[in-house]
Amino acid sequence: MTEPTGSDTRSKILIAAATMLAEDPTARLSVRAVAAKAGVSTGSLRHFFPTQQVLLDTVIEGLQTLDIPDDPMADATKAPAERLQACLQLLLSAVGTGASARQNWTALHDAYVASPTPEESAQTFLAMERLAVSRVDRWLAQLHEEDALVDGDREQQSHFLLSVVNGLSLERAFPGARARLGFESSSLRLAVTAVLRADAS
Amino acid sequence: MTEPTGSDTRSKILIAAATMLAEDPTARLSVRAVAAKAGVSTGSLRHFFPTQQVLLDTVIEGLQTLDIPDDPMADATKAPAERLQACLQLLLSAVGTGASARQNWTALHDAYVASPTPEESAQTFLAMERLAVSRVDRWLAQLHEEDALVDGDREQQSHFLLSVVNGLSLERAFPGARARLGFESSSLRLAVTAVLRADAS
DNA sequence: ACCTGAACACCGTTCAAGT
DNA sequence: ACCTGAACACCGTTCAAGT
Repeated sequence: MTEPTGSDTRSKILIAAATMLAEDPTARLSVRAVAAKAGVSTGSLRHFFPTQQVLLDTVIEGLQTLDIPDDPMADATKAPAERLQACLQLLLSAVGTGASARQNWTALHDAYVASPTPEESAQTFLAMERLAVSRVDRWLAQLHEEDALVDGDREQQSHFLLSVVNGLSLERAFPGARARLGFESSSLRLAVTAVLRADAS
Repeated sequence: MTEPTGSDTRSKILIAAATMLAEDPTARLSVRAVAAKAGVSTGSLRHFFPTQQVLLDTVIEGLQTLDIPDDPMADATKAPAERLQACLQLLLSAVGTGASARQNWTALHDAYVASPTPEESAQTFLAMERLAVSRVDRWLAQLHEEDALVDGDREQQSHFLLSVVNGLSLERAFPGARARLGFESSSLRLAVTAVLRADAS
């Protein structure tokens, strides 16, 4: 019967850090501050979180995974804009946050950017891309049937939305990602407004 | 005949910091390191740059303003949407295409993503980011004066536009970039429509 | 295995003191 | 006005020592 939340003090540390962030989103989660709030020593904190970066990544990841819906486009009770935004949020969440986001981007970079155009592995990348485009396109097709979409080339709209998600995903891997998380939803909302009719709020 | 570059030691400090960045883009520009490189005391450095943030911003701004093309926002003969799109296109063009784009992204990746979050070089990255945000924000401020902007948080709008540019820039480094170039202008156009009033075509 | 707390090598900022 | 360097209050990480 091992607790899925981990050991007691490990949880205490995570809860302390999350509480500090909740009380003040700009709070600095220093070793000593978190350890004191959790009522443990700095050495104990280091035992579970070997580096400060690991601690921060774990905290942020815990905050993100509090919401995990099904296919949001199916939820007919919500407005088109809300549903499309939820779908994009789903794509975005795939990259993860913190160390996970960096790891994902490093893998993509090494495979498709670093080498002088491998030409052969390009096929798998392009296949993945087509898959993503078609997925977004299916969402837009649904919204088109509801007459919620603005006029225009749907392929262009799909590429546009994917570029926004790509940009936001990338920014999750850059320094200062925590401070930028607050802009994600507003950016997605702005992206959504560009492809939806104004009256379909 | 006062030198526009400022006092001698002030220049020495800026040159020292810029040199350090040139030698190692991930170098940490700490007070003591820069002061030592410049051959001045930490107190002297603080006299000209009251805070570390001011120093970093000044250094980055000095590096950026080495290239200053024409500002498309000044061309009053064109519609707001056209001007803003031209400005974003300018940002986008900085990354280059093909091998140049891949090279630029590799440099960014190695410096800020690959290493287990260098935390120390984060400051220079964040200074660059603030510069980019403020640049976009200045364009939006101009459009706001012309009453061409939709209501809403301008900082959110700036971040949104930058995310679009980041996404498109990144996609220039991925396989199949040539085929995607055709979607760039339509994506920028869609992004622009999200922040401009509908009547201000 | 878990936990402690001191110690180390750094930070950025302040400030009395000099010129 | 410019410049010095010590001092202060932090930081993240390491590690011998305990249980």
